Amino acid sequence: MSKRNLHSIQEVAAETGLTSRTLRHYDAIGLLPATELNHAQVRYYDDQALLRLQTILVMRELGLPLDEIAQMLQSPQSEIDVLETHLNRLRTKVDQLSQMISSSETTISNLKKGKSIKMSEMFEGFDHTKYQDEVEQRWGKKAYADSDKWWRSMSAEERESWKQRQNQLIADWREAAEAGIKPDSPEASALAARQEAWLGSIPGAPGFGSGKVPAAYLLGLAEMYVADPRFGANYGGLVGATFVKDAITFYVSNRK
Amino acid sequence: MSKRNLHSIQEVAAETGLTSRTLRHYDAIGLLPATELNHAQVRYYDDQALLRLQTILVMRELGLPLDEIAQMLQSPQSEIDVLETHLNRLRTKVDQLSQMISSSETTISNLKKGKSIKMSEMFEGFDHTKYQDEVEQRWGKKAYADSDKWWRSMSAEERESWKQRQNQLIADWREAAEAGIKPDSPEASALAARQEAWLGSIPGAPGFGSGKVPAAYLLGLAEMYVADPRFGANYGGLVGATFVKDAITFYVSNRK
DNA sequence: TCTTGACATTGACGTTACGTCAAGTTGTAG
DNA sequence: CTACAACTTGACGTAACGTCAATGTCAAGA
Repeated sequence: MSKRNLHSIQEVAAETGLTSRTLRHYDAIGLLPATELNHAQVRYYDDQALLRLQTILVMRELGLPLDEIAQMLQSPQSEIDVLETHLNRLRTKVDQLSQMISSSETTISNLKKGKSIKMSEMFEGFDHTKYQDEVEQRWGKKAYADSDKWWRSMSAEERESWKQRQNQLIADWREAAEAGIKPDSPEASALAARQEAWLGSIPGAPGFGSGKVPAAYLLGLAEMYVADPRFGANYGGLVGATFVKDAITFYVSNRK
Repeated sequence: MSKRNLHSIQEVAAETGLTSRTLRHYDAIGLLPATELNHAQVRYYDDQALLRLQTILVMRELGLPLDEIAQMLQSPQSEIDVLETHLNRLRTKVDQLSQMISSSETTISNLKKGKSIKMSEMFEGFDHTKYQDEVEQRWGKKAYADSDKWWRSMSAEERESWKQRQNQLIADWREAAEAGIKPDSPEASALAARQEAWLGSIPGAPGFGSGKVPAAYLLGLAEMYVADPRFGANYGGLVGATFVKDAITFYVSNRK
């Protein structure tokens, strides 16, 4: 009775808009095994399989990778956890793309004004090697000086876009702090990860472009948020800044 | 004199934060050939190569694929074109991610309320096969009816997010129309592509999830924008709606 | 019965930008 | 002479399939 109403692979494909190749792929990786094969190895799917496929497609629309979809189908109680983790990934990606967009816009407008793309002048006076010699403890001040220089070198529009994104992050930090989220909670670590991604996108900063910001640099900045009222104010006063520092500290010591 | 100041692969790696593997990769694909090899096939880079690498990294930060970076370095006059095309891709991606985010949020809140992820009720009464029987000309009205139904089934937050993204698209359409952009220009086609992506993300609509919206459906909606003042108003009156229709028509007839 | 489609199957390579071994070579310090 | 560091060239793995290619099955027409 569960085998009633069998569908061929092309029927399923037509109903869902997928290709037969995709269905064979899902079969191959075990995500959606065919209900049965006839003597010629031809696949057939029953209604239960179609229901499963329905769910798979809904999850796929959310951008979830197939292996995580498979995992969720195995243990439905992990649904919310997986989705919330996924949500953080998505937000981080949007942050990164937004940064690429504003940088691209600035680059285009510079090119139209005749400026070359080789903006070595932006980096001039900046020597990466000096960071290698720096004592980790001093990163805080140095990082601040360099990021300030970088900031002043940007166009007005780009600055605006950067502000918006940083403001969103700040708002999320404050909200988390006020909601009583613990610094060692997954939510706080997710924010720390976004902060890292944001920092890593600053040209000239250590870890630029690699996605991995050196731990000492992250910690140095976190300390600075607490020590410097100019920053502390943004993050919701001393209490908020301390929360940020603790969250980043926890995140850094537990990553990888 | 151009060979002065040669750097080993590890030196370059340390200066840029890249790995030696990456530099070898760039050599292998011809993006950044080593300046010279010694008798033991060991790579050395001169200052000119470092400058080229500098440019490569700046472009990579913008999210440009390596082959397009190589292309731009070959023909610098194409810089602006390539970047503007790239910008459209980035924007489309952000649109897609934003949609995934709001859908994920809705799904999570539904799960927390105890609703299952198998939201077949959302699709109930909706039969994909009926679209296959539809005459293409009738898609306009049917699509409208179904998208209206879908719209009413959403949560308030998700509706809000959708509105924002659609509003952004509409604003861009109006701006393009007012700037005197031609419906058969690349800019207009880029907007049409975004419109397609946006439409394709509506569950229940033809082409949902595949990224490819059937041509007749796109055209049917475009006609509707002109015919129905409720839509025309959004797109800047009859003139704006006609521009949208023309741009979509051109886009559809020239894609693939 | 033989042939010809129509539709299915299982490989297997291509895509993107490298990470990660593995195995071999070269130069140098002890 | 040897151990070791640093380099080299393969070659596989990654995500989610698209796109052939070679082969197999089944039914209808000559």
